[in-house]
Amino acid sequence: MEIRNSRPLDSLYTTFDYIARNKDKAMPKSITRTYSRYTREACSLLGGLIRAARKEHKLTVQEVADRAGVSRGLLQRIEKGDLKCEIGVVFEVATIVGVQLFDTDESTLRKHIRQTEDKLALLPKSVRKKTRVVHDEF
Amino acid sequence: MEIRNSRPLDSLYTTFDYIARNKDKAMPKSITRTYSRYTREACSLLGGLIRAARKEHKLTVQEVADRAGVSRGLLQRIEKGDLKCEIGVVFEVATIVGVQLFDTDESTLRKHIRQTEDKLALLPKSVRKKTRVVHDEF
DNA sequence: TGTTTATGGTTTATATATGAAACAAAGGAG
DNA sequence: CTCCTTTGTTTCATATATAAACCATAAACA
Repeated sequence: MEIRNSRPLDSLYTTFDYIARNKDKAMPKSITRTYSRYTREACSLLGGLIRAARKEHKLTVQEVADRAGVSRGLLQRIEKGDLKCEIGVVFEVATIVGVQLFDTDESTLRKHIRQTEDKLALLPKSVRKKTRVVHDEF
Repeated sequence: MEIRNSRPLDSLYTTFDYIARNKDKAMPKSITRTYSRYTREACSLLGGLIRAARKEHKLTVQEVADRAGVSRGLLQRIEKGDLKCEIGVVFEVATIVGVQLFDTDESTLRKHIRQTEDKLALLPKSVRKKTRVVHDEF
């Protein structure tokens, strides 16, 4: 077998490690997610707002992708409302083209974060579910 | 080398295929993303809102994770504002615990989608950047 | 109209997010 | 105080999202 890769040994070592680690592990199951209509439509709307904002700023898909440090294909998926993109990247792109998340500026955002932290501090640390069965057979 | 996996041959075949396919391909570069402060804070706020809403509904992390069809660990990352989660999952969890995205109900959301589509229909299909150099040396 | 460029699809190989399990610690309920 | 459950971590193997490279088409502008 001829290896012409720029990092051939790394690849081989990784492969052998992979085999060694795998020898007695169980296989995980494949996942198919379901999304509510509201979720799908919210993502679709966010993508549409991003696309509209980008065009209003007369920016090319490639330009926005470059600014976000992201590939052109990924940005196109985001604008189509693809559900399986990193939320950080989607939010970053939205910020770049000027789509406000939460309809607030940065200082208001920070105020909301503080309010949420305060509210969380008042709530119980853990949620108790099962009320113990009362033994009253006496 | 001893293989005791439940699907040992599959693993081996996959591995050999991997080596065969890789022999003359370039290695992609590793990606380290940067996020703006606004993006990080927006994700953090959303996670906090989800955690607060979950506790107000007296729901366990495990319960919400089950309803969303997601692992407990992932939900905890979402509530911590992790940027590298699928946006669909984050939005789904938000919907489950009652955090409104875009601060609108479903019908209003659909109205906004229609408005965005209308706006997009009016905008040019593609953004032209370079104005051709005018040849007027006559 | 012709030409150039943007967009929208592919495909392929990696990088990495996710699920699962195990563990410790802590916080409520009794 | 004493359980028992929830939470918060960690590790690891796979499933899958992403980058990169194509090609085809469409659309803007001279």
